[in-house]
Amino acid sequence: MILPTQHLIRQRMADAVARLYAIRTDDPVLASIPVEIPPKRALGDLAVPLAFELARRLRKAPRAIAQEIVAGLGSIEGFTRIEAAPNGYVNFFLDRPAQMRAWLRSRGEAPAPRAEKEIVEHTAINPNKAAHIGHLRNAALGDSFARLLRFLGRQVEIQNYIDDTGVQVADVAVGFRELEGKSIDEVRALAESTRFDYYCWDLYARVTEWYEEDKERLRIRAAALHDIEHGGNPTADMAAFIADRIVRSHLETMKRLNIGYDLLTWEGDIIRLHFWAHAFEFLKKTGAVYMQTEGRLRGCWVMRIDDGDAGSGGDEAVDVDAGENENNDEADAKETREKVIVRSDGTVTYVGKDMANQLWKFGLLGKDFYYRVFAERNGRPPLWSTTSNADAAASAPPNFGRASWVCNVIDTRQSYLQKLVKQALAALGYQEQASHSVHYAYEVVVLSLDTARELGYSTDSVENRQFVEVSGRKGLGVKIDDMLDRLIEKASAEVAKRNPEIPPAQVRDTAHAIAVAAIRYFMVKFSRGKVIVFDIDEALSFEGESGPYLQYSVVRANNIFSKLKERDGLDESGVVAALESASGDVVTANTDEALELWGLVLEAARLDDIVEQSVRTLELSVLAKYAFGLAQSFNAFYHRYSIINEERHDARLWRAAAVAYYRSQLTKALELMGATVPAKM
RNA sequence: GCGCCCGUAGCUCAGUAGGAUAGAGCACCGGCCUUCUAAGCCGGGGGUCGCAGGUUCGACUCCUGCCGGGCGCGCCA
Repeated sequence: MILPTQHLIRQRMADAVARLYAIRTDDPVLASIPVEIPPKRALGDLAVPLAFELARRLRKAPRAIAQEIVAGLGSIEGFTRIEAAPNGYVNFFLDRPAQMRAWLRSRGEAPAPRAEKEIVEHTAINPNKAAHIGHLRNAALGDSFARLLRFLGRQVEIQNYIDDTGVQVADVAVGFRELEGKSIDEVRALAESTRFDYYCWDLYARVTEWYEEDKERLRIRAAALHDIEHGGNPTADMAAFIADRIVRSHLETMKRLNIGYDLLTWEGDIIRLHFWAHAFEFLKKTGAVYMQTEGRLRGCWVMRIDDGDAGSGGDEAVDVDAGENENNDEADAKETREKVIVRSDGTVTYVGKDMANQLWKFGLLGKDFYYRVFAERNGRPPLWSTTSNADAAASAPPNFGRASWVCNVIDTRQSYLQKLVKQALAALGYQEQASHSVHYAYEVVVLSLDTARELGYSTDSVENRQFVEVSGRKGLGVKIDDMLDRLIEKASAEVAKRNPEIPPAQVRDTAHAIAVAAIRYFMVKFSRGKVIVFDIDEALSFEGESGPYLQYSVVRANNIFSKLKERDGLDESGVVAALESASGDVVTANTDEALELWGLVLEAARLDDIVEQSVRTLELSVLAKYAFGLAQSFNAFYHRYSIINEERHDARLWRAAAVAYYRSQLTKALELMGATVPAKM
């Protein structure tokens, strides 16, 4: 909301300075004039430090320049005052009553949606066990990021990639067959009678141990993998059943967190529809991937890797040295510059499949999936799934893929591979798509020592380490549903205690809303480059910088309007309407009240800019921290200034208006983080 | 060896495209519930911003080099 005002300031500043000092308006100094928000409201609402920039060039003191600029600017519509600060800043004071009225009126206006589509892929959990807290960071970031894009008017398609043909599913299938001797019908029966994702969680850990006892057993895994990829055999059927069931469990878990998808893309379909063969033809044709004829990688199709240092000219240097090799160090260094895409046995690697998928996302593959409805969602379009079965395909599915921009939410350990995928696009000549391929990288979640111990893990062997890695393979991790249950249990007790009159069903719903806010806020409040050392007790907190703190402040704001209606018969639209003709003295006066009220409103107005910044930097913690700071401002205001007991009519009106604006902005911020606001808490 | 990330208060973290006096939560100490919900508010102590140079009117922020920690670099996915 402040953005248009900032543009206006930039323009006027550029004009004024150009005129005053004979500087061209396209001069770098004037082309991007920074417009800041001063640390204190008394200093002004917006500020420009341009005088510092010009001081050297003009050989004048910043203060003098600022004064000249202010004189040259004259007045600007929407501003009541422009002044030169002693240190050289040019500070702008908005017409507070006019701005407040305008902001309150314009709530709910959505930006015009764009025609181009963007894809956000997130979650992508191996469908062989329950989802844990590490997966949650991915889903929470991905879901919120997509919400932010939509908030900005972008058209977003949310995809969840399902690796149903990988080692992890194979391992659980092997577990059922070899360790438990179960037929697919027995596994089906088991799935009906137990918590299947939890059961598989344990089985997966057991299989891992079983492999470790005798490495020969890895041959069984390899055979299972082969069977699954080719299909039409009991192991493949078993794997398909496991994957389907677990995916549905994951969807249930994510639904509890207000996380959903538009399309599930199955790796099995990519294989069965020969997406790779198609992509491979392109890659061969352009020379991006070529057959290595000598050395260790002989017989493999490889892609050359740019390791940053530009030099793409040294073809022969690589070819010559990569051959046989006594001086191992150098040979090794050279060899890492080629990445195997197709193994010498003709099978494609993981990266290869990823490249095919990325090409499909941009509509560059020249092939498409078939589609089927995977699950109905009440009130919204169904969740779709890819399929390779033409007979099962829907006749007129939505238009999936063909995006102009693709964002893959994957943890930072995959940065190297994501870089290769991007590079493959560029190598094929799709420069634009390569630059529109974004890897949303974030650091992993690990367990604090206390939490690891609580899960029954011995921390004796961890030495100096301050945390323990989450490991699905070892069965070490906090399951999302367990965490949610604990949060709900804790919140229920609180809600029931504070609101004895609330019926049990509402207590449950309220506790659920609180639990979701708590865990989702916790997942996005850290910047993405930071490893989260997950501590259960810390995540269970509802105090201080937490989701429930944010919700609580909005609940109180909402209560004010309930009371206002009850006592004065005044609802929010009544307040906004009355504001149009009310005197603005309460906000324009030079008082603490005016400063704090206006400060709250101005901060609330920044939501749009914060969202824009969060998207630009892929940093959702910016939004989280902003929301928290805004809630803090409101709480302070709330404690200091009563609304319903304020006797001055106009003051009551303006305060109520500030509260109205606050609650609508913070409610939006919470929605962006996937959280809702309960009626009471 | 090469690449990426992290290092700010006792602990966990912010610090917005170089700007105004380095902030918050937790923990600790002290206040505030006959008044819109105390999941709250107010006050207090607590800092060589890893170290050393450099660029700049100005550096937690940018550059270089170190130190400490994490991750990645496979015919695994």
